[in-house]
Amino acid sequence: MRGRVRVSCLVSALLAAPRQSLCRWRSACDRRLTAAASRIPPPGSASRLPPAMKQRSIASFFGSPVVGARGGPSSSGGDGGRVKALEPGAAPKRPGDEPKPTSKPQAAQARSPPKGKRPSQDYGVDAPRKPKRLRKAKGQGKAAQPEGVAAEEDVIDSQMESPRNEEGRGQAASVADVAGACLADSGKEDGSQGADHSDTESDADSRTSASSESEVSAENLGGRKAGKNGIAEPGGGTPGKGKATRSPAAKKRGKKKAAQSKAGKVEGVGAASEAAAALYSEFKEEDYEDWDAAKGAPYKVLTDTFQKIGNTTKRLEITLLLTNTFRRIIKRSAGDLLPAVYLCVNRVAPAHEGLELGLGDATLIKAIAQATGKKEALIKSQYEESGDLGTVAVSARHTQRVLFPLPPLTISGMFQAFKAIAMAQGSKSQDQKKQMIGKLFVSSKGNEAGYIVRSLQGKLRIGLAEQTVLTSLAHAVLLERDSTSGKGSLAERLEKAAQTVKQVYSLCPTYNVVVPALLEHGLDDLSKHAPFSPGMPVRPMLAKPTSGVSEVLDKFSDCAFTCEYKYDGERAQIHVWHDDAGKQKVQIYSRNAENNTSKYPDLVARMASCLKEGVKSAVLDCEAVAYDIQQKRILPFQVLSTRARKDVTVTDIKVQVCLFCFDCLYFNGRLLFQEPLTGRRQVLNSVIKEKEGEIQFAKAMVSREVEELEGFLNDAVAAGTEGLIVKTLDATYEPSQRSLNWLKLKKDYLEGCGDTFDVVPIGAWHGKGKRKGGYGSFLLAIYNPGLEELQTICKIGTGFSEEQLKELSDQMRGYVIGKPKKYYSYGETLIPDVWFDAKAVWEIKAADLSISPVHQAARGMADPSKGISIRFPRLVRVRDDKAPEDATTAEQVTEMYQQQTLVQAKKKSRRDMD
DNA sequence: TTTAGGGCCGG
DNA sequence: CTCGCTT
DNA sequence: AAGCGAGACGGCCCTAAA
Repeated sequence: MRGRVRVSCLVSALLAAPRQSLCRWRSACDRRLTAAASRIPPPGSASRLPPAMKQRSIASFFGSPVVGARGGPSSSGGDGGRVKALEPGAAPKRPGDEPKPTSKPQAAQARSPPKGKRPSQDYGVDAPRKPKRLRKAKGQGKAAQPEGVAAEEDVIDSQMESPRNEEGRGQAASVADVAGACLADSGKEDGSQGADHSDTESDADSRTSASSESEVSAENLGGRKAGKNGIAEPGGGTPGKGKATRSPAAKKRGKKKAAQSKAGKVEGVGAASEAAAALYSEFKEEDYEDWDAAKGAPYKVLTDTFQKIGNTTKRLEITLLLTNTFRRIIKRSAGDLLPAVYLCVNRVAPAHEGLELGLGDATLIKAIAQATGKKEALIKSQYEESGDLGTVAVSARHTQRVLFPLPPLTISGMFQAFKAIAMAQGSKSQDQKKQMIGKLFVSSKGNEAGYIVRSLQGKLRIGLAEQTVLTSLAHAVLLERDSTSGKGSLAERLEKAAQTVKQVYSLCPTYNVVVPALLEHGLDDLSKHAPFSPGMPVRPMLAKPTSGVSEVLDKFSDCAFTCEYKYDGERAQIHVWHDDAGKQKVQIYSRNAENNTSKYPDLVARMASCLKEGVKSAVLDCEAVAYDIQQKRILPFQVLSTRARKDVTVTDIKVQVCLFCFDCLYFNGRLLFQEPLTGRRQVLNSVIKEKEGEIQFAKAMVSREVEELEGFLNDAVAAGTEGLIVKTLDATYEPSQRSLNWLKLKKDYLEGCGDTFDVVPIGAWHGKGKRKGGYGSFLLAIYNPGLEELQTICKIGTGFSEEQLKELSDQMRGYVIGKPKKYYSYGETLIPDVWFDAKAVWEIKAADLSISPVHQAARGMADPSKGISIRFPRLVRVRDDKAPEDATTAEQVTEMYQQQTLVQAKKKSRRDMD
């Protein structure tokens, strides 16, 4: 109920005002030039640590025998841990059936130069080599045997903590030593990295022995690094900064392709495929001693691969590494392919099943602390410092000692474990999750713990994601299973295979179906074995931002296009069909394939009366927008967002919704993806019965006159929408995320338009992953001259280049103060890691303003108690010419907020008069 | 029973 | 969602 | 141009704690 009250308030407040942003005056207030203060960047002051938390006894968290580490601060709880249940790592078994992985790490780069290798602690012994099979014997071999193992672990760890990144790629040589052949050939960087890439894989093993030399100061699990800018690259400069090399072939496709969408034919083989083809020819089987079909693939097979993938940014190489790993899995234990794929894409189930891990940094930190017997505060501070919770976990684990070996983690075991964690719910579920995580840690070796954590965080952060996984999957299957089928060169077949798999997956987004189909039937006729079917979400087509009408005209210079209003609601992909019993079924999916059916019982009920005669089945692409029935007007997104989300009952609905349809992907048993937009629109017309306020067609027009376009854009904004979506009329529907054949034109993208603010950075948070070492985001404030306060308006984390971010971090470090000034007004729940003195002024841009539950800007002015914040803030530039007192004022912010709603209302009433 | 924190998801 | 970086 | 990974606000929902 509370929700409802709030809703109605909001509705009335926003009623009149769908967003709008006319060109308002820019905040350019005036300029009292203040000399740009010279900045001396002293080392930042220490950030505050969170209150220490209670430490718990470690023993109780280990599922297996562990001994408190030596040396470690674990003294309090931990020494003398006692043995408990064993249960080797794998998975807490639950009825979970399918494998899925999830993991997401976030890593961070070093915030300070690698401090050299850690004194390899030799404690941890974890190296069980016992096959999982045997594990039932709970107590087998309880002798702990540290030494040998310890040595091994150190080796592994060091590799794991990969070099890559900040160290710069220039040092390919040393990297190669450590990381393995993977980078070996990068010596020849430029050019021909082709040829003998092959061993990338094979040497992988070699590293096991060879890499003891890895003195590389490791940073962490190979992660996307800070990039070349951060640290100057010693060696030969920046390799490919420019777009030096681009294959002619690639060049050729280009705008043409975008314009006239490609249906599905391979036109010319990309250079990438050619290169890949060459590399694949030297695939070698890699040996993992503890891997045989019966035991299943060791998790290490994957983490080793992740490690190597994390050490490069080259896509070809990433694809190669993963493909080879998949090939080995197919050869030796094909049943592990599905779980392996899930682990690679870091999911525990298909999106539409809605199963999630339910873990975030906060819980993971607790879990790590518990599992290792360290204090939460310590883990937290290490995380702040390293920016990578995975690394923290690996090093924390060093201090544990296992009394006797546990079987190695396996791919399928990990998947099951993640799934079990995801399925835990209800009372005590948090504890259960933490326990399960603890068990995984205990059984992990080397860098495994790091990837476990990253996976649980939901960010693998190694530059590997769905598209690449699909490509590798296709390549692996082609090479292992269909190597002789098909025509054309290997490169052509590889390209086609990848395309096939991506296309099939986009229509049947479930690895549970696609992977088995690939293994059983191969690539030929894959779509028959993993077919689209109504009720199963399809990846929606997305639009790409543009900077103005001229860019649109340029991109679509040689083709006919159309514009549609870009409604500010949420994507709704509506499936309607009849089941075998003849009953009408409706399912509604979000842009990310989440099943929103239970959120929109009103829409489900409405569909029956919205379809024309003879419509048996259809898939509609729409935007669900909050709608005021009385006033007959659309409402801002903020209103829509207050709707209840789960198991909604029609009678409880407070925010009504109107559907704006703009595409039809399926009609009476026929897929329409290959049809041009023109054709799909015709079908759409024959499917939908428009009803004002319930279901309407998105407003559209066709023209290529600049003035008309601009006029239409203005109308769109005045009507309360975000702008326009521009589409070529002959474009097919390209489901996969990568095909951005639609363009979005929003007012705030336009230069000189949209709202800008001059704000004062008064605090910041440490960066994670790629941004480790500097700040990752800043807390910004505007000026309230009346109260003489600096009031927070938003945080910002985008708009700066890596280089600029580093500069800003260094500069701001010089302004760090121990505690906030008394004249800072901020939300108690939004405390930055560090506070700054008010010195700098930055110009930022935003889409629009909203009443905020946490920010204080203009508090009491637009809303009696709340402040104002902004949507989609990004940095425009630094204003060295301004002083904090010149910042945008609370009054100005308030006025902008009012304008936003007023303008809208005015336009609306004018329309009504017509 | 109520509330606060954490997580997920939407744009 | 926006943005920047890399291939 | 594609793909990836940094980061933003605000809302509901669930769980744990008060």
